[in-house]
Amino acid sequence: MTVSPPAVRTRFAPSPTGYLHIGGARTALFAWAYARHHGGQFILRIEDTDVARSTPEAVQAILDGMQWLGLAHDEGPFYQMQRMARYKEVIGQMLAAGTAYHCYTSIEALDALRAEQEANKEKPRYDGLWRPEPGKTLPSIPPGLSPVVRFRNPTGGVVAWDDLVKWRIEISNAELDDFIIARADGTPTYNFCVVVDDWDMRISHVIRGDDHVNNTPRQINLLQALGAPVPRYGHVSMILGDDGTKLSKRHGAVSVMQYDENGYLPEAVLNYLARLGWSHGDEEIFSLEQFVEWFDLDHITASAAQFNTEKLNWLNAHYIKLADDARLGGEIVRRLAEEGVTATAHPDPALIAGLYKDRVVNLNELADCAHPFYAAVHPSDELAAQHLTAAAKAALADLRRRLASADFSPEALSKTLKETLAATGMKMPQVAIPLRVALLGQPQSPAIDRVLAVLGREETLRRLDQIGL
RNA sequence: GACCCUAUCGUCUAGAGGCCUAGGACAAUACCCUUUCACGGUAUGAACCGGGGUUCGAAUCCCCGUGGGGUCGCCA
Repeated sequence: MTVSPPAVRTRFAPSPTGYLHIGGARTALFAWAYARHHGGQFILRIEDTDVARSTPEAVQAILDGMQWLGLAHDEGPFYQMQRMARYKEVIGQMLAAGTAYHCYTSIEALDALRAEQEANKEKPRYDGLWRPEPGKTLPSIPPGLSPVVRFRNPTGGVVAWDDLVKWRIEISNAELDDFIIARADGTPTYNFCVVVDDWDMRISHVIRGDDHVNNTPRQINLLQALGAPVPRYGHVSMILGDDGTKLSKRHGAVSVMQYDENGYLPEAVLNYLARLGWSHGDEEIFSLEQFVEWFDLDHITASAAQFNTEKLNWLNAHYIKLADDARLGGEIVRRLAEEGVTATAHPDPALIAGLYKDRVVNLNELADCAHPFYAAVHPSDELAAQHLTAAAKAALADLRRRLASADFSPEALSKTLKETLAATGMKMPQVAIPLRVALLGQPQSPAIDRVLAVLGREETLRRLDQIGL
């Protein structure tokens, strides 16, 4: 008889109190890749029990972000607010079993206790006043006060687990207090919901941020009190901002969708995030498929990693070069539209994308490059004075005559350009740069013959006429 | 303050006792290419936090410092 290996089931469990930020995206990517690598399931769970701070907009933002990145879930999204009945059922069972108890200490009393402990430079923790013990007499229940439910945490020994990224972690039970699992209004709290969910959803590997390390021993104790299996845990380190400090709004792009707005391709963000804190030898550039094949938890760095926009930019430029022209053309249309510019069918946005894609770092730059093709061009006085000199105009006039009847393929245009050079005795830059200024309002562009070919005869002549030759 | 985690070029990292006079990538610098600006190519500089051990031998193992991060809520 063969025993089939337990299924790998991972989850991403954000709370909808804001966007999907870059750190969360990386955690999601790792959890997703781990499930995919092992042929398991990836579950999306929305932890919305903080009613005051959770919003439907934030839920949508998370869903949008996951979709933009292409991280599809196999089950869910599950919403914790819809599982209240189940949580209450388990709390009832724990109360009955004596693994949890009612506590009537008020918030004010708790605050006072905490203040006192901090003043004594002690670690703030619940004092166990209402914890039942054999032979202990509990205080009399104060009238008019609804109790919270606390977990009866073990008092001795240590909780230890072999973390998938940080190896063995041990935390003494003496460091833990009897934390609240249900508020006075009866709603369950985070650590409790997570445990019941991970149990019910048969999560095998909990891959989450470093900031949850301190929750893990509490959750393990809870799981054990419930007689539930304990999953494996892997705590991925945090991402720090460009300046080495904690990631925050100060660092600009916090939401993954902000990266879309800033002109990043999802595959570039994914590749960058994958490589931030994880490695496969010297590999730097790889597809999502390749990543899934290679991904394992042993090669994740245990320490926090600093975000580096320049490297992301490099990857983004790389993926733009690889991207299909039609797709990039679509991005040009979409981004120009946001500026109120309509990119028409002529010239074809895809052709412009092909012209510029190997010289830009992001999609917004690409759209900027395309902009003069679709809008009237007015060279600045400074540029005109510098480049549209009498001599230059004479050369352009010569060129204009030839262009009126020339073939507009890049090869033929290159030849036509050379004819003008021969006729006027000028060097290529002496003609090409004024031509760029006349046609695009800028002294730099890709090879001018290619620009002419994309712009087309009609528009080229029109723009040339506009500078008054 | 307590507890937990962590420490290789500016940054991301390779490295799991001898393959290391420490490798790759981004960024930087220089040169080449060039029809301008870019792209691209080539080259150069740049690191094992400090101190003790263990060992024939340590970036790799142990201890102590120090730095960085995280957590200490009727938030998640």
